[in-house]
Amino acid sequence: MHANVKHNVVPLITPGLKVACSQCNLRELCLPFGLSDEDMARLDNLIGGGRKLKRGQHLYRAGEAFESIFAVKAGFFKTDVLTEDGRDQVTGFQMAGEILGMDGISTEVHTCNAVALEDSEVCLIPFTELEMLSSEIHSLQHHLHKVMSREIVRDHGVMMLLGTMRAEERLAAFLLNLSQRFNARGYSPAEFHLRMTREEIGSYLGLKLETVSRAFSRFQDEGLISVQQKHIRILDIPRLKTLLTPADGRLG
Amino acid sequence: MHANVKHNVVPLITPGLKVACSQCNLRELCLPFGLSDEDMARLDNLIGGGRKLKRGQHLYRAGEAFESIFAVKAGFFKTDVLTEDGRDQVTGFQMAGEILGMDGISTEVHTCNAVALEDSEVCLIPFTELEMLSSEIHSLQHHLHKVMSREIVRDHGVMMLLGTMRAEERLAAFLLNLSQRFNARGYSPAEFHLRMTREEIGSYLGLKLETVSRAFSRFQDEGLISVQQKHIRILDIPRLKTLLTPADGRLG
DNA sequence: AAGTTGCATTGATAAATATCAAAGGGCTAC
DNA sequence: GTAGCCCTTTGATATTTATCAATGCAACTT
Repeated sequence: MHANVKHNVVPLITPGLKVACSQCNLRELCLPFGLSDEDMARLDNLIGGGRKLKRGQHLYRAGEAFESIFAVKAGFFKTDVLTEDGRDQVTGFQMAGEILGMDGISTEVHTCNAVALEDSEVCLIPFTELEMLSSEIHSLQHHLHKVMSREIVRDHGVMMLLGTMRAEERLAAFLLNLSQRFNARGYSPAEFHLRMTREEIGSYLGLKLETVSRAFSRFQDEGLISVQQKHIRILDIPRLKTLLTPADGRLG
Repeated sequence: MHANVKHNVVPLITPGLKVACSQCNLRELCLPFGLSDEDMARLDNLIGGGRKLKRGQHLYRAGEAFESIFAVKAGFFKTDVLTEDGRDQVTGFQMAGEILGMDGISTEVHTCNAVALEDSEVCLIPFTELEMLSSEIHSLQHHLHKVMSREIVRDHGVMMLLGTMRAEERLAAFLLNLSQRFNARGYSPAEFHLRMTREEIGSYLGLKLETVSRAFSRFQDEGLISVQQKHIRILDIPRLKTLLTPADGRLG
């Protein structure tokens, strides 16, 4: 619980100042391994500084010209797509070290909205300049390709979730995914605050908010988790995982 | 109807021989505009020749080492993801000019299966070499990024479909998407053969095959389309489109 | 040409999730 | 500190889609 509270208070990072990639504690998440000092300096030079956002602020909106991708330095975001007829699909939740904005590369226009779900901070990475530099630094180029490919693979996972899973399976997968990502960042995998509403979870999972709420309640009744509003505590990770493997569940 | 029959017979392309990109009639789909003759020659040199696949053959399988991406020269493919517990999600259908295999870049291992749904032919594009060349030809590099970004945007569209649409809306969106893609390739947008089974359509759309079949039947009863097994004829494209915009439908 | 084998259609019923409705709780902003 | 608002929970009912089952159709094989 303590660890995650960090996300809810003012970031400790030097306010308003550009933090060099070489000094950033997220560099293992954002950058390729083994950059030389010189290449790192060139990259530092490329990054267009940081930008802070208050909760609820848009990082970019669908329809805006695409110029940069963004690395989340601190905080929490959602991306969503809106259609003319009012459909709204949350396509992802992004946390520290993850990259936002790659949807805009194909048409030079952003195709989704990115909104800060808590006070957050990002690095601006001007894309044309990133392409120029990556044509000179092979490991940087390859890393960019990996990041984009990873996003494609992640999207396939979401399709699997939406296409084949039932409500409780989707929610279990969602919680386990968050748990694993918090864990990878040094936070507790068992206890965290949700930054998004039930409705946003539901949009992401293809469910109505009431269905999400009921699934939370049932998980709690079964002793899998404890829920208090946005505060989640996972009590039995192994059993939560078995919800995702119905075949094994039947056999075991 | 005639135009599409081409896909069902032996390709007219010189059998077994490497066709240069510069000579390929799909180059507008695969390649950036305005490559110089010299750059085109270097690209021709890079492409590792073609590969023919019979219907049902795998182009690659999840778990195999990633080495190349593939451009569909002729034919029709599906990609799908399998999980240990037996879930199977079709993540896409690919036709001439589209790129396959980008999921493998992030881990150097393919994460899905690609299967030919009819006798097909692809170009092999060794990825490491493509990266090397693209660091020297800026427009090629940028084109690659656009192609990957387009895949991300497409995936977001599928999420929207799976997350917010009902069965008939999903099927209408699917048919209109196929229609538009056939049209872009010079085939009839109104009449075509489905290369996939009802079960594969259902997997892609997050529906059971019976639901797909019933939706087809209802569209036919309403005079929107005519269905005879895999032969589809769209009779009323505008009305099919209104199925996707319930808000407009109510207003008009 | 007939048999075999998927594939597709259709019907009846069951299960899952959405919708409608109401009330309670906690956070925010004043 | 408190009022208001949004978020969440929970219940009753409706709708959608899945499941189970049986038949029909068409292409491919022999």
